[in-house]
Amino acid sequence: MEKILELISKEVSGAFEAAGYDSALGKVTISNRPDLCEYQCNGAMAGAKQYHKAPFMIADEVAEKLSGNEMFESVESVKPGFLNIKVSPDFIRSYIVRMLHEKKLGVTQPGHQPKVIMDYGGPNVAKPLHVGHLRSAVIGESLKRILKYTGNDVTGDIHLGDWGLQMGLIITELKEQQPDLPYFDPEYKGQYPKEAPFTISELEQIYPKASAKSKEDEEYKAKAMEATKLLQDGNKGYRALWRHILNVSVTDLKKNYKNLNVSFDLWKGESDVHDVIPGMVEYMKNHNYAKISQGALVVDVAEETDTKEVPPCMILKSDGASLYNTTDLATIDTRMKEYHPDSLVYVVDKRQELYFTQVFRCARKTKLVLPETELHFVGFGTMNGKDGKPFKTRQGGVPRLENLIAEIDEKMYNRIKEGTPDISEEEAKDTAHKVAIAAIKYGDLSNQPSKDYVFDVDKFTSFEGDTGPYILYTIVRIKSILKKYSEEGGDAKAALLRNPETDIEKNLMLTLSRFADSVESAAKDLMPNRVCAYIYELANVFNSFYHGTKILSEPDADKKSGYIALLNTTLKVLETGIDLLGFDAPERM
RNA sequence: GUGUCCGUAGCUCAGCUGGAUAGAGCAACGGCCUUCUAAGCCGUGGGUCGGGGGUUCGAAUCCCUUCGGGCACACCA
Repeated sequence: MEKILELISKEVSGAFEAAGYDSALGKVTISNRPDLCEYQCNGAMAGAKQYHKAPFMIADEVAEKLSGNEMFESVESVKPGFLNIKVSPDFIRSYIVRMLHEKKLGVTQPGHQPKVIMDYGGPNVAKPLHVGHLRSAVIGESLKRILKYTGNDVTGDIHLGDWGLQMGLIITELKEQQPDLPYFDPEYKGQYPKEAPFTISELEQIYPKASAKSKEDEEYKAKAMEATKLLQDGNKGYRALWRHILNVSVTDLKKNYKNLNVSFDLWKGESDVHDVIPGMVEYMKNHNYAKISQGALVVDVAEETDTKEVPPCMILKSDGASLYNTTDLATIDTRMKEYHPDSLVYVVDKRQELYFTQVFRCARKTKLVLPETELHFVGFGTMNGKDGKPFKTRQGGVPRLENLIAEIDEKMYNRIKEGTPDISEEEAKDTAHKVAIAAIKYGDLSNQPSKDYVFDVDKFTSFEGDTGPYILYTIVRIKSILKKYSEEGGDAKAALLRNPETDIEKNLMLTLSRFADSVESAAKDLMPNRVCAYIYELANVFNSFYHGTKILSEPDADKKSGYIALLNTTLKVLETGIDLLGFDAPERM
């Protein structure tokens, strides 16, 4: 569907051409002076030099050509040479009607669906999710939804950290604590138990303990490294134990991500590419992509245009062991072979940017990806506390995500109980959680991904102004009116949009018409904050309209029905918007 | 040191391709609930867009320079 700016630009360009000027000058933008007009064109000023004419003279001529055009309410030539444009009420109404009949509210769909694999989440097995995992999950989930909405075939992969030294550490510690388990008996021939010999909370305690020990005790560390090697080489008992660790941990991770309204299509991990690494390394050696440097196997990835020397991408350490680069490259290789994606998107801490530059270049140079395969790095900033330093608990530790969510859930629960005493326990909890998730996610997504931001629990739970709950509140308000309307016997679905009569009503429609632009812009630049900004603006405009308009008590039935249709539309756009951000609204709050 | 990102109101941040008086939220102050949810709405005050040059009819936005900060800089991920 053609965007409103394209439609207007086309008319204005035609007028420039009719007046004897370059049609490219007719580009129209949204007005930055809403008090003067709705749309503006600055082409007359841009063309002044070219045509050796005063800008206002050009603008006058173009305005003249547009007079009487049904698309516009007014086109004025102003001072230096601006063209100030207002569209006609009928034009904006019919535009919204068309938008509602489109599949995705007017968002342009590509001819073919590009295949995208998104890598986000990235938790480690056997370690609890902490606030550091929040951004990848929240931004990744939103981008996945936005890319799907804009016509991409998206597959989300969690990319578990399930294969390194950490697994050896856990196995070693388990062996210390429960040496009699059959997994440690090399003579054991029977079936291993189906039940894991530990719970998730026991597992979560084992890792930090083992990690601490390995830092102090060289012998212990050596054991862990040996265990890692045995595991990777296929030791039966260790593999069985590893599967237990994976199962217990993944079950818990799924629960936690579900709590955040985050999901993954694939639960692959580093272990999945273990077997493809040797082949990939051979391939790189055979094609002379890789060489030995300082004992390690590396691929040179420096380019002439570099402003700074980019170190080579390491494939194998000097002791011959693989490292993170190896698994990441092997993962790219596997993804290309299994899924043939057009694009790979990584939602990762921005501190890994140089590292990913190396990996991407290496993947291109070694032809693991096609020349046209897009590789995107969405680097996000750090979540800081009020003091501007990385977010910590009062005790100084890294807060567990679970606890953080529970804390905000509880604050919300109290608030809701206070506000609506007749609410059932179940609804109160459900609503509290929805509001809490909206607060957390919106608080994150409304910032540019690449920037650090301050995670201020007080701010996020105060729920005033530019927050998720404000958006939800607006939605709940609309739902409430629509519900009352149908209780009165009105048929909200049959309501028809009317031409706007007031400025605020028109402004609401103009704002609604921009939905697709915000989503497309967010998709193009991989920035969900564009959707946040749009949704917030829409909620603002709606609340303004709401306060100035009596809807249910409107005596004129046609007019009332027009308002209801406008409410329906606003609700649809707002709900679609928050769905793209990854949260949803309750029925009341 | 090199590279890179950033520096906008007291605080937290928008500002997408340069355009007319730089916008929000919080905080401060003043209004608005017997009428559709006041988690709301309306209004007031508050900014040399870090500093200095330059390009342009026009710069927070582009270029140069300088100051201040974050981050990264091959055997960690």
